[in-house]
Amino acid sequence: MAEPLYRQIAEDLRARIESGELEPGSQMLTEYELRDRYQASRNTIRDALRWLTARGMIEARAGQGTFVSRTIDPLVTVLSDWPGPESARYASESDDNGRAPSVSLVRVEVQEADESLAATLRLAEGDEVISRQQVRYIDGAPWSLQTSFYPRDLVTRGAELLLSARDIAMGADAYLKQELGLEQVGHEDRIQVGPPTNDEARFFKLSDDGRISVITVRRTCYADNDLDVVPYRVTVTAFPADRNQLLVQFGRVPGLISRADGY
Amino acid sequence: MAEPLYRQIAEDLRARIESGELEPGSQMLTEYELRDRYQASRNTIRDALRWLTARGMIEARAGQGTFVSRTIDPLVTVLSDWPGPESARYASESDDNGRAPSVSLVRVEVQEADESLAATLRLAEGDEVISRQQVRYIDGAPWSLQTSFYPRDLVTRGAELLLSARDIAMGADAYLKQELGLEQVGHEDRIQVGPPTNDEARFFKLSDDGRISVITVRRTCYADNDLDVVPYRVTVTAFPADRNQLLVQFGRVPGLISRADGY
DNA sequence: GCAAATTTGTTCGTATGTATT
DNA sequence: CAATACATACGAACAAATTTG
Repeated sequence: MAEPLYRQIAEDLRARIESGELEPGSQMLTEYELRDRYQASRNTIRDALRWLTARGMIEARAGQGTFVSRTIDPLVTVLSDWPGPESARYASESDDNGRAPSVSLVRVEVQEADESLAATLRLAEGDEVISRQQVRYIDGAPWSLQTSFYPRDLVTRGAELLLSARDIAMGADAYLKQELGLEQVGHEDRIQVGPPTNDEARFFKLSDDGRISVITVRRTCYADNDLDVVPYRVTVTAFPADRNQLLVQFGRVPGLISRADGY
Repeated sequence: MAEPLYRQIAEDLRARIESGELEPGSQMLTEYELRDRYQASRNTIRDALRWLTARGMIEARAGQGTFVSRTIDPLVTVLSDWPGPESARYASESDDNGRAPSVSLVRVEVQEADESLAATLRLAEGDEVISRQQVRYIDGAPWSLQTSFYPRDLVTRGAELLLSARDIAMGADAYLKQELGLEQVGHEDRIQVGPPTNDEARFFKLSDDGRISVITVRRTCYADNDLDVVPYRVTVTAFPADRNQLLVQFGRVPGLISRADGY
C-alpha cells in the first residue's frame, strides 16, 4: 500500500480546499455522505478528517457539521516597541484592522518564586514576588495572557501600587521610575513555542487536541545599577499561535523612528 | 459521562509521566497490555495514546512500541545578534552544549519573485531574484532551513559571488559592502508559527500528524539610501518548534555589550 | 418548551497490513 | 521465518450536541 486510504482521501479533500473549490467557512459533506462518496467506512473518513483537522484546515462542530477553517487575521505584536505589561499603548497595536481591543482588570497575587523565576530575578527560591496578571481581548475573544512578576522588595521600597488590582495609570515603568528611580535600560525576550497547558487551552478556548501551539515570550527587564544591570521584572506572555505574530525591529527600518539611545 | 473514557486514561498516563513514574525514553506498556490494564478496548487505548502523542508526550514506533518522549535540549538563536544568513558565527551559537553544528553547502537558484516577496523588496511581481538556501545541522540532524532572496539587480551591479554555490567566505554582508557599498542599517523580523508544510515535515523528519509547529522568521534587511532606507535582502528561516528557541535582546542586558550605534 | 432529526463524538469488536526484532 | 507491536480498515451501536419543526 503506497498511501493509506485515509491519507488519499485527506489529500483529495486538501486539494479541493486549497484550490478554492471548498471555500473557507463553508460546510463540508457529512461523514456519512463522504463515506458514500469515497466508498470507505465512516471510521476511515474520520481518520481523513482528523488529518485535516490536525493541520487546521477544517474544524468539526458536534451536532452541526464539519467546516472549512476561516483564516484568522493575525494580531502583530511589536516586541521592539513593546512598552511593558501595563502600558496604555496596547490599543494602538491592532486598531489598524478596526478591531476592538480591551484589557482585563489586573489580578494581583503574592506568590513564592519558583526556581527559574528566582534565578532570573536573582532571588532565593521561595522568596515572595508580586504577580500581576492581565488578559487581552480582541472583539471579545481572549487574545493573550500576560503575567508580570516583581520582587516583593520593590513594594517595601515604596512602590505600593504594585499591590493594587488596578491598572497603573501612568504605566508601570513610569511609576517605578517616579517612586524608586528605577529605569529600564534593557530587556531580553526568550521566545519558545509549544503545546498549550491545560489552563491555556481552556482559557483561549483552544480545541483540546493540542493542535494549536502557544508562543510564550518571557521578558526580563533590566535596570541600571552603577556598573552592572539588575533584573527587576519578568513578564511572561502567552500568545496562541493561530492568531498572533511577532515583529522585531532593529536599527533603521521603514516606519520606525531611529532611536539613538541604545534601544 | 463527565469525561470520555479515553481522556480519563490519557490523564492517568499523563500524570504518571509527569510524576516521573514513567521516565523519558522508557517504553510504555503495549496497547494490548493497556487494554487489559484499563479494561477498555484497544481502540479506546489508541485514542488515549493519540491524545498524548498530539501533546508530544509519547511517540509510537511501529514494530517496536510506544515510548515516553525525551526532552530535546533546544538551540537558542539570538535574533538581535543574528548576523545574517551566511555568517561564520553560526558555530558559536550552540557549542556551549558540546554539540556539533554544521552548515550545508549553498543551493543557489534564480527565481521569480512572488507577490509577497516582490512587495517587500520593492520589485515587480515576476522580477528575478537570487535565492540562496542553506541547511543547518546539529549532530547530523536537520535543525533549521534558511533561504535568502536578493534582487537579481545586485549581481548586475557587481556582486557576482551571489550566484556562486559556495559560502561567501567573508560573509554576505561584508561582501555586499565591499562590492557595492551596501551597508545594513536595520532589519525587521516577522515571526510566525504554524503547521509545517509537506516539504518541511519531510525535510525535518517531523511526524506527519502535523503536531510539531514550525517557527518561521522572515527577516528583511535594509540599507541606507540618502533619506530613506531600502530593502535589499529577505531571509526566511524555518525552525521546528520542538528544538528551537529565539532570543531577542535590547539595550543593556547581562552578557551583551551595549551598542550605542542604534542597534 | 419539547420532540424529532441530523451530525459529530465515543466505544466496542474484529481482521488484516506493515515494520521491527 | 516467526513473533511482536503498531497502523489501517471495516462494521456497529449508542451518546452528546445542535438545529429544526
